[in-house]
Amino acid sequence: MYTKAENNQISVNSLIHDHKKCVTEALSIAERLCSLRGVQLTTIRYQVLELIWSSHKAVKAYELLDLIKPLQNAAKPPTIYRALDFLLEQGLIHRIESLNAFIGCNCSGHQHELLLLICKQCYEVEERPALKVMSALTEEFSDANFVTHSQAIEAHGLCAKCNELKS
Amino acid sequence: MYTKAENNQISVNSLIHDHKKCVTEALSIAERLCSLRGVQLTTIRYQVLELIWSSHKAVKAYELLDLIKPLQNAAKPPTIYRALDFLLEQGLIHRIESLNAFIGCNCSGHQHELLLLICKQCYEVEERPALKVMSALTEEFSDANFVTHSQAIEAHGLCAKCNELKS
DNA sequence: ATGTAAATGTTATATTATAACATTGCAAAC
DNA sequence: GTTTGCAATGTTATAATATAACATTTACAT
Ligand SMILES: [Zn+2]
Ligand SMILES: [Zn+2]
Ligand SMILES: [Zn+2]
Ligand SMILES: [Zn+2]
Repeated sequence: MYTKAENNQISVNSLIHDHKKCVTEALSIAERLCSLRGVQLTTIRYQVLELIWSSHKAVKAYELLDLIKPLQNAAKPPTIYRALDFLLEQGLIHRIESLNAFIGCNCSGHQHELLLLICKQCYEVEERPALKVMSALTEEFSDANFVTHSQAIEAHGLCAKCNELKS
Repeated sequence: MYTKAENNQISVNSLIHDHKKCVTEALSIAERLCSLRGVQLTTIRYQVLELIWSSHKAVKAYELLDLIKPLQNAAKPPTIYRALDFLLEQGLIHRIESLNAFIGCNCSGHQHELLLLICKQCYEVEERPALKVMSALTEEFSDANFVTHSQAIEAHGLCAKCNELKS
């Protein structure tokens, strides 16, 4: 559908589930949510979200810029960064700080603290509620008199599939 | 001693503890460790480590570059990035992914998984072992068949002191 | 002293992100 | 239906972060 950035990474999750369903669900939730909130999911914002959801891999801003150019000739860095800012504000995507990259959020609209499992081989990211981790964190914050909300915690390693393939 | 980058942030921790002790301890541990490991803590590397330890605030690579220029006229970006790479490899500093910045590690030489509490107001960073968090994480990784080691987990919020001052 | 690898110097450039201001498009108020 | 205001987008330029590539110097083992 869209030109896809070349890469040598093995993508496994995309083989073993109905990814079209991920995409259509994410997009329809986004539309519903924006409508409820009275904010505009414009064409550009929608296209960026769709491109981000083209896989479960973390994707970089300038990759998105290349991908959207066929659709939006005028696209320049601010085009992408503005759309990303909007999607982040609306909780529709996550920023992976350690990669300077982005992924779709699959629990949009919920208040959420979560754990991001980032595969350093295939760059796929799994989002997990990790309730025990989050409650241990909350306790630790309290012990440290540290005040905070809604953490996204990033962990790097090998996903199940990449680890299997390795052995 | 060194020219200090101007900033408007309130620094509190530096008022309530003997920070010189932090610095001398960190530097002597670094020397001992490098010597044991047979790696060279050269002048540049030592100076960068000392500059990073000038406070408990996260410090950026180009701030370090400005700070080291009076001491090393030839300093250019690679000068700093190489020293940072070395210090990271040796576990003497941490990189704060979410800030593109660095802090001294106060448990150098230990195997460590830890929690970094990053104050979004004063940029001071507190390093905590957070054993319960880490064991919950380990369990979560195992549930997810995710393979990883030695995580540094970053959390953003207000430190105790900044939070007191606010109210 | 000589050879070798590590460290540093140097130049250039890649990558990521934002500032600043102009233009467009759409909807509410008149 | 025009005016007005504001959000979104377009456009240009540049800031901030990081690395590649190659030359030179230094440390130090033999
Ligand atoms: Zn999917
Ligand atoms: Zn993987
Ligand atoms: Zn201190
Ligand atoms: Zn603080």
